[in-house]
Amino acid sequence: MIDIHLLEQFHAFAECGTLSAAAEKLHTSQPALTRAMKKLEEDLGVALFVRSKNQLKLSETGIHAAEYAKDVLNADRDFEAKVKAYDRSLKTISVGFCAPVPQTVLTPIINTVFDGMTVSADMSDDALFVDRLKSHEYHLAVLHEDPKDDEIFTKKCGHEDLFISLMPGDPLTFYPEIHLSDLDGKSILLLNRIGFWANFHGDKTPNTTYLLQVDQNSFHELTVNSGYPSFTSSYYLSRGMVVKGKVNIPIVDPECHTDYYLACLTSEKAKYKTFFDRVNETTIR
Amino acid sequence: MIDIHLLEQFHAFAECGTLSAAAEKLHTSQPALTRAMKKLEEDLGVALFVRSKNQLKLSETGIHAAEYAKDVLNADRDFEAKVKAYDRSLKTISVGFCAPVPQTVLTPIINTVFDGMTVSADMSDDALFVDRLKSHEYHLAVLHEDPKDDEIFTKKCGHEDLFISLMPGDPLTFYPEIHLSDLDGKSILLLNRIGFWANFHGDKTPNTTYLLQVDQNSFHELTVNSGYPSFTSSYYLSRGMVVKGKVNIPIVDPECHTDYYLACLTSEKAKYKTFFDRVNETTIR
DNA sequence: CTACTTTACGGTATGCGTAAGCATT
DNA sequence: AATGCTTACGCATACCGTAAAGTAG
Repeated sequence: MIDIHLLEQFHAFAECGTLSAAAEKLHTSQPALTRAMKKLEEDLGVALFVRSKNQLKLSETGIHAAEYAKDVLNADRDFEAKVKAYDRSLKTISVGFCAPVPQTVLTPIINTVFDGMTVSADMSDDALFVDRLKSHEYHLAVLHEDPKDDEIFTKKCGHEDLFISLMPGDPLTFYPEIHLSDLDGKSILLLNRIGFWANFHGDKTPNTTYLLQVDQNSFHELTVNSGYPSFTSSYYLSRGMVVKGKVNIPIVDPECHTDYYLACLTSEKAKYKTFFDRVNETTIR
Repeated sequence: MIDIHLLEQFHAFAECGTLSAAAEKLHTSQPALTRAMKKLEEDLGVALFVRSKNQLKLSETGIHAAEYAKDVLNADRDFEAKVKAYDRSLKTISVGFCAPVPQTVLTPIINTVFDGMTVSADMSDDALFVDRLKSHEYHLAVLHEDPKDDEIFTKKCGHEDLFISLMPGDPLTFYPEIHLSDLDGKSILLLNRIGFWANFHGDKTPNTTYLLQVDQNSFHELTVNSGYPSFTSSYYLSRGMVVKGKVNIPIVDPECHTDYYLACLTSEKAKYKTFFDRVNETTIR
C-alpha cells in the first residue's frame, strides 16, 4: 500500500514544479521532500523523476502518476467527509415545522429529550412534509393537517388562532367579527418565514399589499411605531406579548384556526416515543 | 489526510470481526491494532466503535466507514497498478507478427536494438494490424501485404515460400508442380498459431482434414513418425531443417509465396529508425 | 478456563530539521 | 551570487512487540 502522505507530497511537487516550492507549500523542508520522493519511487518500484544535478522533473510515468494520485487523494478526502457527514447525520435530528409557533414551543423540548443531538429545523409550508418524512429528509415534522397516511404516525400537539392587530379607532375594530376578506385592500405588515401561514397571501385578499419584513427587529419596530395592521396569534396574546395601544381581534375564517400535528414515520414510532409522550393537545396554545 | 495504513487495518477488522483475527491476518499484534483503531478514530474525530470490556464492535458510523474505506483502498491499489502498468508500457515494445518466421527472425533483432525493453509479441492474421498500429496497441507489425496507407510506414523485410513435405513415393511427388487444390481430400498436419497462413484452410482444399496440433513437440513427433504430409517453408529448408526421409515440394499458388513488410506509424518512423535500418529485403528468407 | 481488549513499558526505526556540498543559471 | 537538489548527522517521536491486567462467557 502506497502511503497517502507520500502521494500528497508528490502531488504538491507536481503542482509546484520544484521541491523547494512544494516544501514551502507543505510547511516542511526540501530535504524531507527529497527523501519522500525517493521513498515513493522505491515503494512503487518505478522511476517517477528525471534527475539532473540541480533539477528534478517528472518523468513521463511521473506525469501520469501525478494524475492518478489525484484520484487517490480525492478518495481519501471523500472518505473523511463522508464518515463525518454520516456521523453528524446520526447526531442530528431534522425537523420540519409548518409555522413559527410550533418551532418556538417544541425546539426546547426536543433539545431536552434528545440530549446532545443537534436539531436541524426547517420551516416552510407543510405540503411536502410527508414526502420528506418518507425520504428520511426529516425525522419529525409538525403539520397543520393530519395526513391520514398509514406510514405516518401523528399526534395532535396544539392549536393556534390568528388575530389581526389594529390601531384603536380603526373602523374594523367596531365589527362584531372580522373575516380575511374585510382586510382586502389594506397594507399589512408581514414577517418572513411564517410557514404555511404564507399560503393565504393574496387568496381572499387579492388587493392587499403585504409589507414583507425579512428582519425580525424591523418587523417589531414597524408594528410598534407604524399604524399598519399586523397579524398575531393566540399564542402570543395568551402570553401577554401584545403591542401596547393596539387592538387584537380574532379572525373568524376557518383557515385562521389551526390544529398542529406532530408526525413521524410509523416505522420509527418507537424511536421517538419519549418525545411524543412529552407532547399533548395543549402543548402549543 | 487519513493514513491509508490505518484504513487497511480498519478494513481488516471490519472483515474479521475481532482485533485478534485481524492481527493474525495482517501479521501484526493485537495491541498494535487496538492503538491503530484508536488513532483512526482520533484522526477522524468520529467514534467508529462500540466498546465493551472485552469486545470491540463497529458502531453504525463504523459500518458505513468500513464501506467507504474500501473505496479508498481500491483507489490506492489502482494507483499502484496503473503507475506500474504505464511504466511497463513505456518499457514494452508491442509487435504483431503475421506468421511464425518473422517472429523467429525479428525478435532477436528487436531485443538487440531495444535493449532493456520487453518485447510483447502477438501472432495472428494481419487483417487488423493496421488498426492496431493506429490505436497504439502495437508499436510495430509485420504484415504480408503492403497496406499503402499514408499513416503507415513500411519496409519490405523478406520473403517466404510454402512447401509441402511428403512421404517418398507419394503420387504427388511425381507431379511437375503442386497446387493447393492437389492437396484437397488429404489429411495434413498443421501447427497452431501460424498467423495468416491459417487463412487458406478449407479455401482451396474444402475436403482436406487438417490435423491441428497445439503442441510443437507433438507436431514434430507426428511429422517425423507418421506418414501424414505437413507444411514447411523456404526458411526452414534453406537452413537444412528438414525431416529426414521426406520429400519437400514447392506449392505454386501465389498465396504460398509471400513478401513480409515491417510496419510502424509514419509519425513514429524516427523512433524506430535504428530498427528499420537493421532490416532489409533478405532479413527473412 | 478461554478468548478478547486494553494499558504499560522498553526498544527500534522512521522521519524530520539543520548544515554542508555541489551543480547549474 | 542565487537557486535547487542531495547527502550527512543528530534527534524526536511514533510505532511495534512483549508482558501483564482485567473482563465476559
